[in-house]
Amino acid sequence: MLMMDSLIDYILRFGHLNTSEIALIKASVTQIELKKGVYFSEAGAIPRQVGFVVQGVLRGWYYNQDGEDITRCFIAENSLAADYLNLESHQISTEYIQACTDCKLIVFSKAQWEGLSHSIAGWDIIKNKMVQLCMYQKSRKGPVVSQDASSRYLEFLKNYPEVMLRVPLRYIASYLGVTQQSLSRIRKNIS
Amino acid sequence: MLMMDSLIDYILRFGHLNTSEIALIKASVTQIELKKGVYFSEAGAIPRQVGFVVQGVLRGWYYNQDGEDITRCFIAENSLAADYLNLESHQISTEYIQACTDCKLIVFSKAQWEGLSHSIAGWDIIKNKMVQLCMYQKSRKGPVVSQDASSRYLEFLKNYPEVMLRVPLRYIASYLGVTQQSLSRIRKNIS
DNA sequence: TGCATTTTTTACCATTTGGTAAAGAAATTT
DNA sequence: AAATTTCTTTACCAAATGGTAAAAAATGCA
Repeated sequence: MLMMDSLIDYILRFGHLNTSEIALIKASVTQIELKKGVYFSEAGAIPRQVGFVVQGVLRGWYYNQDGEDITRCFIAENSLAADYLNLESHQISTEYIQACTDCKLIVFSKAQWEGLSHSIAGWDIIKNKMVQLCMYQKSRKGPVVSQDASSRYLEFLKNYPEVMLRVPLRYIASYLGVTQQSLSRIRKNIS
Repeated sequence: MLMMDSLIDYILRFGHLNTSEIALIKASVTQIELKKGVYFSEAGAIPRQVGFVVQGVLRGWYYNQDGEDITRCFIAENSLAADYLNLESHQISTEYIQACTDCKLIVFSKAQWEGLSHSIAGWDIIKNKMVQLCMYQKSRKGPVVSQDASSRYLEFLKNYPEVMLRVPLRYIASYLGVTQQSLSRIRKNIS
């Protein structure tokens, strides 16, 4: 399937668009590839892009007070990658979004992302539904403090089966809030 | 200050409104009081209201698989109270929003909340900014799995000083993902 | 392929947190 | 005010998790 098609399929889940509107979207975006390790968005800069992941896994992370690398989220196929609130409010981001595997993305510049409102009547509604679902899922699929480490790991397997085999375990450990050693022990005791 | 004024002040932080638009909003909403323990929104029902907290603290919570009462969030003055995604998508909620102290709220019915788009040009934008900020803050001010229990407690004190003295410690414990006994021990060791 | 680097596992012990029980304190009801 | 209920603290021990170190495995690179 063409990269564009997966984007359009995704968008159409949130509202209806006619053929010319779809063409307009296709004309506004850019396709990019990110090699493993390359940053899509960086701390210290004002985010300027919204990405749609066609292939690969990205990782959102930040440095905590002790300088440790903490994974806030994984972003796999058919999801949006963006530090959205800082993008909207023109503020400096404090976290990184980095390709965790080789990735293919479709990118909207901030101007394109927002400008489509002028040419597509329902764009604002679709856009907000997409963003809100993203935020919601990130929080609902994420690790829960009230669970112990094993339960968080099992939930992770359920919620992100497509991520499990493609990213280093140390990132998963930092996502789940445990040391690599603990995660290793947990995996051993479970399987 | 009148209850309405705090609502309008809040809304104006997200966009501009003229006098007649403000009047329109005031005419659409209802003021209510909730006694401690009363539910604003319940699991098993489709949420139908968006509330703005003028006074008091509410608590969002759900039952986990073991039947334990888990606190997802505290909602204090000048915040929105709603199970927003289920409100929007007309789906049955799985969590409760309950008055934790006696509360005063200003309430939009779903119809009013959405209908204002037709009479106020910028309402959609304002509405979405409010909702997105709410979602964002809930996740950013919430407890982080990578921190230990003491750090989570200290962060809570920083992020929700206005809540600390007004809700039972057992709710704070369930919010932080620790037992009451652990929280008690932590508090003893810190102060 | 072979070497260097990174990632993962294992082990040991210290520390933190949970589970159970019970006492004490505070709030609520009668 | 007294009684009841709810909330909080304390104590003890078991279980889970972290810190340090080192070995093993996997990956990337020359």
